[in-house]
Parts: sequence; C-alpha cells; structure tokens
Amino acid sequence: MSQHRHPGAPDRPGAVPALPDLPEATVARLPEYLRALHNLAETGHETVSSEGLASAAGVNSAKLRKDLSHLGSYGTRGVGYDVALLIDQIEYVLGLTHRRSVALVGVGNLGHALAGYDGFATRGFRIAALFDADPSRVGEEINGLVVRHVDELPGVAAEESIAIGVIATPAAAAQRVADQLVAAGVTSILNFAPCVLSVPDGVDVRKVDLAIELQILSFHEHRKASLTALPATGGSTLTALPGGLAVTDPQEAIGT
Amino acid sequence: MSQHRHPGAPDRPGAVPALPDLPEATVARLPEYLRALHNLAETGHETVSSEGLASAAGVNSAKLRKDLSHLGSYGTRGVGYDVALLIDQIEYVLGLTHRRSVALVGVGNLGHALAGYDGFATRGFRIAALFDADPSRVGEEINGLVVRHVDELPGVAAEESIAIGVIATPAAAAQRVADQLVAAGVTSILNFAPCVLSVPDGVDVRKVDLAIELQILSFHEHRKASLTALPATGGSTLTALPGGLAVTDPQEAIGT
DNA sequence: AGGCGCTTGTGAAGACACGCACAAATCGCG
DNA sequence: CGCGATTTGTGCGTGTCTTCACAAGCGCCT
Repeated sequence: MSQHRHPGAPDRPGAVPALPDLPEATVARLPEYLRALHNLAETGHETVSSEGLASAAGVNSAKLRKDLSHLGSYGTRGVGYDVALLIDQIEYVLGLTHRRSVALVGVGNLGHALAGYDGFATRGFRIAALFDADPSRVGEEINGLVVRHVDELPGVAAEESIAIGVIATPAAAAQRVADQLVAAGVTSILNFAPCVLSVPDGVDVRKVDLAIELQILSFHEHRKASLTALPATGGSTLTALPGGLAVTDPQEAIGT
Repeated sequence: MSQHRHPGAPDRPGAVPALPDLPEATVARLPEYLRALHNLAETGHETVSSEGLASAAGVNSAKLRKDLSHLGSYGTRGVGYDVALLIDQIEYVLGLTHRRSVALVGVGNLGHALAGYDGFATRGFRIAALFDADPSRVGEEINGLVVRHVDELPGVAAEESIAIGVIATPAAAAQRVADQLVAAGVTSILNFAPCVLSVPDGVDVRKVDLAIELQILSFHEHRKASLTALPATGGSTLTALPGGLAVTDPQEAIGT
C-alpha cells in the first residue's frame, strides 16, 4: 500500500521501530485518517492542514492533531501535513507495510459476501483461504478461491502465514471455530457471529454485530420520538413521554 | 421478543414510562445484555445474577450493574435480576416494543447478503424495502422482496413508515443516497460505505467499516510482533499494560 | 423472629478522552 | 532581514467512563 517512497520517509533502516503505545481511541481513528489521506492523494493534494484532514475524516481538528502527535511530529507549522509522508507513517504504525493474509471461516450468506468484498483487498489485506464446516460447501469456488474444510485450517494457516481470522458462522459454531483458529496460531479475530468469544490472553477479538448497530439506532429513534412529543423541558431527567409511542411526523427532522 | 407488557412489568398503569437519558456507552452495551438474556431465557433461567449476566455478555459485573441501574432498579438483592422482566425493560428502552421497518439501499455484493441476513428479523427489525440505482438490478427479487429504483424511496418510505435506512452502496454513491434517505424522512442511518456522511442535525448515523476493523487488528498484530521482538527494552513509555494482556474491549468511543 | 449469606445499587476515586486556547515554529513577502 | 500570517503541538480544565469497595436490602434457615 505504501507505494509512495517519500524522500525522508521515516522507515528506520535496521533498527527496530519504536512503536509508541497509542490510546485505543486513537488507533480506532487512524484508519479513518488513512482513508481520507488516500482520497486527498488521489485528488492531487500534496499537503493538507489539520483542519482539512479533520473535516475529511469527520472529526474535530484538535483531536486529529493530538492523535497525530502521538505518532511523532510529522507536520510543518504554518503549512500542514505532507500527505504522502503521513500515509506512510500511519500505514507503518498500523502494520500495513506488508499485505496481511486473512482466513475467512463460514461461507454462508454473510461469509459469501465478505469473500467477495473488494474493500479488503484495496486496503491492505488478502483473503488467503476460505473454510466451512459444511461438506456440501467444501469445494465451491468463490472469487477464485476454493472453499476448504475447516479441519484443514492448521496446515493452511501455517503455509499462508495467516495471523488474522474472520468468523462468519452461525453463533452456535463460533466458539468452536475460534478455538480452532487459535490452535492454528491465529492471534487476531474479527467476529461477525452474535456471541461472546472467549480466547486466551494474547489473542485480540473484535466484534461486529449488525443487529446491535440497528438496535442502537432504534434507541435513538425512540428517544427522538419521545423528545419531539414534549418540546421544552430544561429538566435534566426529562422524561415521560406522553401518550404512548405515537410516531411523530418524520418530515419534522428535515430542517437544514 | 416479548411483544408487550410482562405480567409484573413496572409500567405505571396510566403513566408513561420514563425514558432516562443513558450514557452512550451504556446504550451500546444494552443490546449485548439483551442477547445474553434471550439466551438465558431459552435455557430456562428465571433469574440471573449480575455476575452471571456479565460473564454471558462479556463484561465486568460492576459495569453491568451500573448500566442497569440507569434503567431503574429492577433487580432483587440477594437474588438477582428477573430475566423476563429485564428483557422487557431493555426492549422498551431500546424502542423494540414494536418491529421497526428498515430500508436497504444498494443490493450489490454486501447489500445482497444483508438483505438475506436473518439476524435482523430475529432481533426486532423488518427489511421493508430494497433499493438500487442500477436499473439492471431493479426488479430482481431477493428473499421475497423486489428491488426498486432508488427514486421510489420517498413514496415507499412514507407508506411503510420507515425511519431507519441502511446504506450498502459504493462510497461514491453514499452521500447522495444519504441525502435521498433524509429527504424521504429517514432519521437514522447505518452506513456500510467507507466514507464520511454529512447529515442535518437530528439524523443519527452509525458507521460500520469492515476494512477498518481489520486495520485495527493489524495494529495489534504489529504491536504484538514488536513486543515479542524486544522483550524488555527500556523503550520509553512502552507499556503501562500489566502483564501481556490483550483483552478485548468492544467498546471504544463510538460517538454519534 | 432473628441472624446469616448473598447480591444489588451507588458513592468515590481513578483512568481516559475531549476540546479549548495559546505558545512555538515555519513560510512568504516586502 | 524582519514581520505578519498561518498552522502545528500541547498544557490544562472539563466531562465521561470504568472500577473498586461497601452499605443496604432480601430471602432462607433455624
């Protein structure tokens, strides 16, 4: 991904890079900055101010500057940040200087889509293998990859040096798959199954639950509905929503 | 999905239940508790302790108690929480007492999978309409729903009283679709496109970016690799982490 | 009835994150 | 060369989230 070799790019030659330990909140935003930076690079920008990058990434500029300051000082006062240099920096910190191989387990409805999602490839990842426990699915070819039986995981994981696994199985199978991934040497898991995984220390798990996202939105819908019902209460615990859940006219919110 | 009032539900008869304003972090965890509670209910548990529910939901028990305390006091000291009662409470707060209709825009690779994802239906949502801008896709039937052209959005949204929209289009089309959704009266958007959306006040947007999740994991892989490489360097401030933990904390400052 | 063990609910403290506001640094221009 | 315009990097106050630790409440057993 960092095809830019910027003059002055800070790759330490031989030395082992000092990886600063970043606040988790910062880490979660870096990919967002990176995407914005790639857009800027494509549209010909050489430098960008914190204000500009912040708005492109949808955050506050002070927050952005503080985030970037954790990586070191790679901006120039009075000018801004060098786009290509910053891309290299962030990609280095995120460990994207080499393409990482990912194993995807579960090629059902969702897994099938993930296998074909090109957003992974374009942002530094390679889906190196597909697995499923269902024998009737084994052998199927998706996007140029053949689905293998999940029992082959250990061998393939070693061969392809896979360190990241994606679980897209039903919830009931997820823990078992997680165990298999861990046993195969995988140390990071992205879990799409709606369940809690328990893994040993040293293994990172991130979870994406599509229904939960909707439920959070549902809460806000509920709240908005109850607020529009009573206009002006300054009271902290304003509350009581009068007269049931009557949905207010949706047209209301389209002000701006 | 307990549709309505539990026998012992604490809704004051005539009065309308107070909707407390909850910390955002709490809101994000409630769906997790809800899922765990449904599992417990199915396995015959009538009550559950904070410790039990917390471990089922993958959180700390003190945090869980504080979260639930924001909803009011629905536990019994010395006993625990009534599972069915708590389910009703959380579903009420999340606005899940009636099934919400969702519009899905973009039935490409990912959208197709989302349209067929049964996790939405089983957790309180109904995909009420599918849209796409590509005429060659319009008319296609997915899971019993016919794909319509995105221009039909306003009419259909009103008809089906849709308040939540899901965007599964390419990034380039996402902002335009968001505008159309807002114009059609949608006030909550779940965005799968890798880009920042700007929407008027009063409209909530949540974003799910699959590649970002992988990039965050990549960072942790990178960090783990650099740590094992140099066991005990006096690397400045490295560390602060007790032991070599790698606990997963799904919660990370996801604001609106 | 009374005591005992268990579990909730919460005050207080600590950790973390955010955003303001400003000093320090850099560039361009006269 | 110096000055003003611009933008970064950061110290600090503020607010939010997390965690601990314990008093208050409840049920059960004797």
